[in-house]
Amino acid sequence: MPSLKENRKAIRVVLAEDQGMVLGALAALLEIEGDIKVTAKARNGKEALEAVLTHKPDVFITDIEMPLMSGLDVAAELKRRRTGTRVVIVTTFARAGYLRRALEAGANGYLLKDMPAEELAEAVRRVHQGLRVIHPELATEAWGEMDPLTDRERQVLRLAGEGMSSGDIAAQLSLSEGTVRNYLSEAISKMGAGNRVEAARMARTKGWL
Amino acid sequence: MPSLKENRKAIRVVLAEDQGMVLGALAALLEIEGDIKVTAKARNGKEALEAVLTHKPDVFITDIEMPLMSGLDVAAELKRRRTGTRVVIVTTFARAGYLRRALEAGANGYLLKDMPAEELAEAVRRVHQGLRVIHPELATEAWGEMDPLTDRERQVLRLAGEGMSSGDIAAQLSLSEGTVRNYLSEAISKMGAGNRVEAARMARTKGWL
DNA sequence: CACCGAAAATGACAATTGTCAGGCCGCCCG
DNA sequence: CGGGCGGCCTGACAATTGTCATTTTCGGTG
Repeated sequence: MPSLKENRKAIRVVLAEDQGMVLGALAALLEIEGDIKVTAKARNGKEALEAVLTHKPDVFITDIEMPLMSGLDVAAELKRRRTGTRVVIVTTFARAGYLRRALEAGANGYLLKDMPAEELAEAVRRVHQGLRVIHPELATEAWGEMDPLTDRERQVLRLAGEGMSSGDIAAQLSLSEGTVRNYLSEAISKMGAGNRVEAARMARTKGWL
Repeated sequence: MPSLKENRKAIRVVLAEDQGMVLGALAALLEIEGDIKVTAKARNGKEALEAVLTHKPDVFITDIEMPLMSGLDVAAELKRRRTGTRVVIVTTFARAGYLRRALEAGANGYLLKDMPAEELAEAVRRVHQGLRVIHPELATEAWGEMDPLTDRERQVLRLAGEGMSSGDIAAQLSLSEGTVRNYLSEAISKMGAGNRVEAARMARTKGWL
């Protein structure tokens, strides 16, 4: 629709997303808008970081779950280096923990992939103007609960969720088997779950992993 | 690139995908090609089925995991009704079981989302011409193993993977708890796993669920 | 019809998992 | 300094889960 503001001062964007097809499709979607220019595409976190550092785009759009480095890690690194590039996270997951970490990492936008495609370009413009854009559903509820798990509990719960036995976990972390079971028990009770598997699932959907 | 064959006899496509942003982006990607026209978009299986029946497109492109009805179910239904529409599955998952079921459901294409975006349009053209397009990696290996699980085993394993206890599962399926454990034991041994969680994970990645 | 094999179902026993009541630091605060 | 608090760790006991030997049910087959 907006065809006036063609090339004059297009918003320069770097895109990161591990699924090639989605990456290309999002690029096509943005290129349709006359005022946005995709200057680089990356398929993993490392590539993304390099691309942003060399291209210095106005806005960096990234998925979270990618190989080598997560989108959140890249965002945090950019914040540390004070590049000035604004960051928009675009992900499948409506996890409270992810949003929190994204904001801590200095992200300016957090959108879900099930939002209508038309809104992406608009979100990019908003963020470029210095505004913050958070997906509506998340803005409200999400900010509720904090992660009650300790490092050990998280660690043990993750492995248990992969199907490892208490013994295997103990060996891998150099703990006694009883200790492992104790952590799991703690985690289970903190999550209000009935067993390790349920606890792991619940923690995962909260983004606590 | 190909701008000659504009509207004359464009390939008519219906697209189904539950993530709004990806849906819109893929549509944008296809519309760029002069010879492809997206006539309808759907965000779940039921919508998709209706859209195909009313629009009678040349090609139907669909994700697998969608609400209400899976892409595989829609494909099977279309085969049953002999609509003549060619079906292309586009999914994240490189699961042998999915490919097998897709082919049984009469799909003419099976692509993974991590394929380069440029190839989608080409795949659509190929399928429209009556050719079959299978993602390279899958074409080779995938055809190996068959699902060794019985219906009961699959059923029980799925629930166990969600974190339900044997007791809960027994109640839900009206079985004795011992029986449930027996099925799980069978499934565990068939999968070569060490416990129910691992077995469930392994079955899931094979697409046997 | 009698037989076979495969899946469904069960209970007893063994192994793994979950709970509990503590002990052991390191850290912060009065 | 001397608690007090919270995270980390452990073993003993109870509950749940996994294995196995066996029985029942049923569709197919000679």
